[in-house]
Amino acid sequence: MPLLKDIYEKLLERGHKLTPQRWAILNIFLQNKGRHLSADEVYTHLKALYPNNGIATVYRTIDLLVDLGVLKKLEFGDGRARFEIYDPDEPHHHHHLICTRCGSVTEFQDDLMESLEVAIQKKTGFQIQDHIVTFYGLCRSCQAELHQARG
Amino acid sequence: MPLLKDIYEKLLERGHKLTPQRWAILNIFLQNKGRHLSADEVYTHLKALYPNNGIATVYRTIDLLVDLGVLKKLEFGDGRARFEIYDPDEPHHHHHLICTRCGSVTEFQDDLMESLEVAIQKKTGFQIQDHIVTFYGLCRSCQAELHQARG
DNA sequence: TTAAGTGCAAACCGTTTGCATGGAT
DNA sequence: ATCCATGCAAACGGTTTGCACTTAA
Repeated sequence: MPLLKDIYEKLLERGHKLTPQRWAILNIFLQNKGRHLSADEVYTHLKALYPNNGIATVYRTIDLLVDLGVLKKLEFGDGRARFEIYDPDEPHHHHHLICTRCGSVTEFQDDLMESLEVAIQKKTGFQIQDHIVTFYGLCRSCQAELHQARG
Repeated sequence: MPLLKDIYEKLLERGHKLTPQRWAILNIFLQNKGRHLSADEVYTHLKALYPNNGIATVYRTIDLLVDLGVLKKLEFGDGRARFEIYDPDEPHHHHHLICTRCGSVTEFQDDLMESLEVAIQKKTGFQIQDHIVTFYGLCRSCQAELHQARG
């Protein structure tokens, strides 16, 4: 992900300020790398440090960070958006495996998507900037439980 | 997609009824194959035939059809869910190309995902039932417009 | 100093639900 | 006749917005 210094400079460039709240929210994401936080979860974490701040600030800050390319918005279909640090230096994106039974979300690193991107670009002329791949299915433990249940 | 007769029988099996409204909603999706309808769009279509029905019926029917496997829920990140006919007989799923500039959604047919599914299944044990792939980028016309704008 | 940011609460909007009525089986 | 389904309106939950106050630059 971009260095904190880069983020700070990008904020200033755009006429924004680096407030303690923004700093704190950014750190919450950095300390939860690899997890998918909802605005409400960020809010809960933030209240531990700043008990009297509002969730509106969380939403506004997250919006800003998404806009700056620091965060990536994810939708898992449960009605609330999740966010995670977006790392353009990471060579391969990861995909989300959502269990249709227990709802658990695991990740999978992969590089096969690149050939698919090339194929799409060639065929459609669509210039791909990013992708989100979500697989639905049964996680290992749910498969085991279902197996047991059947006998 | 499943034949209408199959859908009808599956409904009865589960103790549901085939009401005119459900029939109409099903037909709206059949007549808009390849498009991604929001609940509200379905509602608008439906009102043309049944002026005094409620949107709650649309949501309840869509839920039921998703549950029956007739429809597939899609999330494009604009806060409202879209739905399209789910066709398990179609050998290859399609992916959505969302333009980050104009928001247009186009589709791309592809079969490269199958090797990826096999790889994931092998490596993680996750039993994949379905997948949704969304690419973000610039569609052809937005690329052209941006090119013009730059000079 | 001053434009930008915050906190609060109200508004918003897609979606869900409770309840009395209506209808398919 | 019996449940299931519908329509309406109210409730819900995540997200956004208006406004007066505060603050980083």
